[in-house]
Amino acid sequence: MLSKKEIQEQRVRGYFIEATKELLKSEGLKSVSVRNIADKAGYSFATLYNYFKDAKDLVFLCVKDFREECSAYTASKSHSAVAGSRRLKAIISAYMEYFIQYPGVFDLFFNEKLSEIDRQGNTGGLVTSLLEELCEAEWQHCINKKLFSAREVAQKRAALLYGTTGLLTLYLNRCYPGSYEAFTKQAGHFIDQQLKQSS
Amino acid sequence: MLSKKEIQEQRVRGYFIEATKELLKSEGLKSVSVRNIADKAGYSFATLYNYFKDAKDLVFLCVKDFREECSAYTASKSHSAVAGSRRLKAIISAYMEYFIQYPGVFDLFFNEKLSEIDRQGNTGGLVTSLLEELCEAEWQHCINKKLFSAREVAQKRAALLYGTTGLLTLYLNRCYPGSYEAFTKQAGHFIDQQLKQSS
DNA sequence: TCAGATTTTGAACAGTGTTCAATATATTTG
DNA sequence: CAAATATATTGAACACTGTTCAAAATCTGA
Repeated sequence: MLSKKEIQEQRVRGYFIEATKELLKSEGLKSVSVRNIADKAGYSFATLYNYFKDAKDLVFLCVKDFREECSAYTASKSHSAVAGSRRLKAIISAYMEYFIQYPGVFDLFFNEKLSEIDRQGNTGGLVTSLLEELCEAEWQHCINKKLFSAREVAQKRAALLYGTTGLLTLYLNRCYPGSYEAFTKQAGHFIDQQLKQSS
Repeated sequence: MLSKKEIQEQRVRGYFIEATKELLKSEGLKSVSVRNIADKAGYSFATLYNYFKDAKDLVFLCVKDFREECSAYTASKSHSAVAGSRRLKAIISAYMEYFIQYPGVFDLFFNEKLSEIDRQGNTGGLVTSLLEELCEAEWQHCINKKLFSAREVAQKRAALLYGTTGLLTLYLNRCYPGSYEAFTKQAGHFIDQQLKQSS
């Protein structure tokens, strides 16, 4: 039975992935080493190479999981808001909150240069498309209700992607603004500003 | 004469700083190692520790130089533009061009976590204040000419800081958009959009 | 049970940062 | 000038990275 082997193999792979996810969320990318991951998974560092080509290979496998986690968090935080601009703001705010909670995941998503390693090149797309995907339905709703034109939506969507990425980069990497309160205030202003009519 | 010693000491420090700057601009932050810097400077790796606490210490000393270089580049690219929105766009575009030219400097400015190392904490401020400083005179001009209100300027200034940081992060770290042409187009649209009246 | 296949593992090598005592150089003093 | 002293430079050494590979432990099937 090959399936038996495959089941066990997938199980072990899962142990390593889980260990990597824990490390990324707690210690951050800097503490993700082959030996640290293997220790947490209960194996020798050499075993990791039997299941993965690389530690980075392993790290990028976490992106999909974190994406789903962020998606779920965002949904839970926005489902009660009224559709349209209100819910858009709730979604974008929750999206940012998620990365504030897990700065290591933000690092992995936006700071770490994966272009040199990720040969399929799909990981980069997974990351940049996350916010767009989360907001897609709401933007459609806005167009349908004639709140914004398709052209406006395209502009606002891009501006919000760039702005949220910049806000998070500056706050998480440069402590700018200086406090979390100031950050949420700035983020709120920015989102409101971009969602306003007649941009 | 203590000055003799100080002169020589500053000279040697300069050799190390120059070597680090070259490495940052050519190879990028990933190739900045104690041994690489020392090799380029013509000293042993151990000598570096007699002049600097750290390789990171050395790297952060480059921030001031790069800041000035970026400032000079921006000035040379915008001085001929007419004052106001036109020159603001020229400044911001040149600011982004500089980092596109030297991705390693962008890494150092925005990706590298210096909060944990930089105890004075001024390096972070140096970085986040650069764009504001470059644009300061133009924003004042806009307020004086009643093109924008002070409130509008505060909003636009923040939005442009966040947006440019995000644009650069996404393009340099995530190849988004996929080509340089698409990037400049997106950047141009974003700047125009934010500089428009009645935000 | 006991060969055969498979998984797990630590040794080993090359690369990081960092410290420190020894060496080489420069300076001062007799 | 020569010897003594102070200073600058350096490589060895240690602890940590990633990675490979052959040996050891384990599991499998007849």
